[in-house]
Amino acid sequence: MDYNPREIEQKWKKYWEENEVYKVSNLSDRPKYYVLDMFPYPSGSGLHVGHPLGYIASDIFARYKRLTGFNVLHPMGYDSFGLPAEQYAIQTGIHPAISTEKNIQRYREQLENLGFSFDWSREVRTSDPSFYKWTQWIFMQLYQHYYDNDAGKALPVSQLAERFATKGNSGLNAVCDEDTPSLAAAEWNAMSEAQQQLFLLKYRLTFPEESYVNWCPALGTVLSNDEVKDGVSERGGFPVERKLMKQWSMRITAYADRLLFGLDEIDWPESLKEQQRNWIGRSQGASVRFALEENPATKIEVFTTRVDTIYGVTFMCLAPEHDLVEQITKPEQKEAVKQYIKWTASRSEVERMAEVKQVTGEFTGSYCINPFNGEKVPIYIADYVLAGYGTGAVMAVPSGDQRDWNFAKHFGLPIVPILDAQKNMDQAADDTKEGRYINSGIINGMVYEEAIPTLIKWLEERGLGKGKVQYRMRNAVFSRQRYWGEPVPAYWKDGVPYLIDESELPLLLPPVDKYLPTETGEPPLGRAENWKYKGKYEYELSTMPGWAGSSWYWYRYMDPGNTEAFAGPEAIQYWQAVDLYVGGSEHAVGHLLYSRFWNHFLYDLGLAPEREYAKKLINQGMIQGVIEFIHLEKSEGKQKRFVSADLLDQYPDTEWAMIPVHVDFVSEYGKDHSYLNRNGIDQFREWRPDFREATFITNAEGKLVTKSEVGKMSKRYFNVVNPDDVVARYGADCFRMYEMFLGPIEQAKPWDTQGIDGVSKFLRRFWGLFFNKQGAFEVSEEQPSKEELKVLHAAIKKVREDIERFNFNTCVSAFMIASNDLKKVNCNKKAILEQLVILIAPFAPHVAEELWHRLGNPGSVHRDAGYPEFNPEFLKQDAIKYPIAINGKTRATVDFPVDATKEELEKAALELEAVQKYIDGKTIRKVIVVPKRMINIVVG
RNA sequence: GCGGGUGUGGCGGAAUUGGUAGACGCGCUAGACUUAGGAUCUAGUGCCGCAAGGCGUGGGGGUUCGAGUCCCUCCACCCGCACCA
Repeated sequence: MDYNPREIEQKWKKYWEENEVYKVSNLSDRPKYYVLDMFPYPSGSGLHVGHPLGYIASDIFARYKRLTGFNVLHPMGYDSFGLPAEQYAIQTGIHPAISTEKNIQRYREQLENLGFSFDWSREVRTSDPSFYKWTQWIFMQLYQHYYDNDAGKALPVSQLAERFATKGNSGLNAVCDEDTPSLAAAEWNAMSEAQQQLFLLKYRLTFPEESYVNWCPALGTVLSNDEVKDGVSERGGFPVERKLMKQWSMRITAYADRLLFGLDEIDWPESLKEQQRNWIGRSQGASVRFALEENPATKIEVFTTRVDTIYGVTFMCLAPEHDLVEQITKPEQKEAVKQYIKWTASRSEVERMAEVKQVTGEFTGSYCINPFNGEKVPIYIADYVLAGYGTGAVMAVPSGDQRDWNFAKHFGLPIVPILDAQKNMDQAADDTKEGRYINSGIINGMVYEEAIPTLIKWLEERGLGKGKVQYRMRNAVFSRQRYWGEPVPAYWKDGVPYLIDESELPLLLPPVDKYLPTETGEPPLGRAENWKYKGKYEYELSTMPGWAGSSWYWYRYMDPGNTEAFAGPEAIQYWQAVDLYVGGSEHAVGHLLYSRFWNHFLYDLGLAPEREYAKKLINQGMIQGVIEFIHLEKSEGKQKRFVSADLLDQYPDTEWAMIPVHVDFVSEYGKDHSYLNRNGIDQFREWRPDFREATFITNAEGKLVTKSEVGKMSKRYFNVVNPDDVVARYGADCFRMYEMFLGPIEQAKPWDTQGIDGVSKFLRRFWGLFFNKQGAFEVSEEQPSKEELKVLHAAIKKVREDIERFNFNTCVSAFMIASNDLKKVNCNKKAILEQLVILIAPFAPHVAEELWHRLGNPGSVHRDAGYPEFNPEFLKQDAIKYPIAINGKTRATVDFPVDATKEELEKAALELEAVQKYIDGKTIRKVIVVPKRMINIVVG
């Protein structure tokens, strides 16, 4: 009987569903294990073969863990709020909930087609009110807490208010707005209710504030920093501008240190951790205040990581936007400074980045005083100083910093060396920390490690500065002027925000007539009719960003139906943290940083069991596609001409545009000589009517040779392979094994449809082991031979070890080897094959289930079997194959008894004819014998 | 520029502790079976060479009896960050 995956797979999928084989209980005496896949956004275009790679790996691991005695949670759900559904709604008027539902169904079908062991009864969706109720609830907790540095955690704002009433904010060490003034108890008590509320906003972990944000006019919303790439929106690639707006913000900076140092505790890919470290951008240094020469009461504050270079300061640089610029500019410089500011303001981000090397700036005419040596320091403005970083002012040390050096050279400013190890000062700056200080007042003769504390102590004693830690990371903008997101559970009264009552959660997304801003420029929620809190107060009209729901969702899977909490304490206590998290590296600084932030916060409240929610994370690599291009002559107006790629050298001065072609039209696609034949060209013409009249210059064989590249699998390149098509032809088991077989899980690799034949053949051969020549199922009850047991246990050892290391590709090889070896000895013994069926079950769940039942077992192999145990006894050998090398080159391989001693081996090896041939007439200098490994004879 | 990663046959990749480099699969070559082959089976397949033999893990150097693996140095590619003080 032939292996028929379609029939088998349908049958067992149905069986698993009907018998709830993958249902997971929170009550189990087995140890728990939590395997999580990154939350997918259910896009309208469905899955391509790259998407399931991580799901297959996590499914194999989950099934393996289950068979080795764990109670495994392996859920799936949808991050179903998001921009694409709303863009679609704007175009079509269809409510995003409806299109999202449709997309989810399609996603679910595609996922089910692949035989995953998800417990679908735990499916969650962020756009479901029973889910976003708890997103809103967590938001409310953030609003009601502030970060206390002394306690090292979040504490209730109610405690803060009590403290203000008795002590004001003196002695309080809490994270707050930069501009928070000191406050006496009397002042607090004299405040109105509204004033008090506004003051508390300076401390709350989420709060509305006026700030410059990334405004994307095309999307009609603000974006967070991680949603902007190279000055355009990540979604859609639209221009983004800076705009001053009132926005809800998350005080993630309060957790900067914990987010940074927490990385050391988790087993995540190094590159991903590095990206987060980069994003957080912690720099340790000092802030120093330079008094103005003519007005010593006014100080310019700078932040530096190299306070040890302070005696090398020869000028000061302010950002053109700096507050003091206007005040300090002398009349003679006014016009030039004005022009410079105007010029910098006119330049776009892109221009500024492109002209990094060009030195520009302007002298203000004023001076400030270096607090250490009292020297006059000229003050310049320059756009290499960023207004948004630090204080917007830089103490320039041209001897130690290349940008300062360039600036000094350009304006003829002095360059003062400060370390005796600095070299070639006339060529470039030298940022060394080696050597001893010179020209440096109180630190002369010291080394770096001594200088820093000496200087900071000096500054702090005089109140002229202090040691300081600075972060690149900003607070995260949390509102979006969009419809399809969680409503913020807050309303406004006289310009002051208040939370709605907890009993009123969830605050439902109201219906609107259109998904566009109102005529007055308010977000779409402004269109909702009679949508007022208690009938009179305006609700917050912006919604939450895409990352809100995904910042805590893994808890919901633990207890999806809970109406009293986002997840019950017993459920959380049982499941604890995620043991294995699988997903793409594109979420490195978005989801994976925000979710850590929320988890730290929930931990502070005693609601999360561990600081870090994902112990181990692996990134699956991208599956790439072949992109096929044809060469179009670049010419204005003329007849459009495509030229075969092998004829290009006949057109030496021509420039070519590369036009992607649908890979289905290309013959022998993916190969060097891939081409369009007549038929392919006609298909292309049909498909791209704008090229219907074009000329196609083919080679002598009538082929239009294409250019093949390996790249992204994407709609844009018309090279998307749909897993449904692969499954229809080869079966889900084959698809799963092939994706694993392609290579290491974390590596990018190209999809090659031809290669799948190898796995398909293997599955048929494996199936064939259970059938006799007449095609009937037949296994033998005979005792297995030593050789057969060896094959089995070699496979068990390899597969078990490699799964533990997430090396799924080599597991597939191991199955192939075992199957080939058993075929050679025509083994059909039940004792061997049954073990192999269980061993392969995590990889090829359907065929394993079929064979498990055919072998006469009840229930399900995925629930009722135990994973095969490795027994080293069966791998013991009587003889070992020794490679025998002469001078490191293998010249023979010979079997020797396993218990042969070093001396015996040496003697036997030297007597071998094959060895004699090489050592004849030469001196044996040394013989290296490594028992059970190899023998090397050194001759000279 | 800084940080992280990767370089092994025609291709995807294997080699877990320094011990037979190229497992497994694709592709290719030859043969068998067949009305047919994009089916199946058998054999071969790192490169050069008729062979003996030589050469081979990005390049160069080193340690070692022995290096894909360890050390130094250079190169290429990918990813991230980037006037960040």
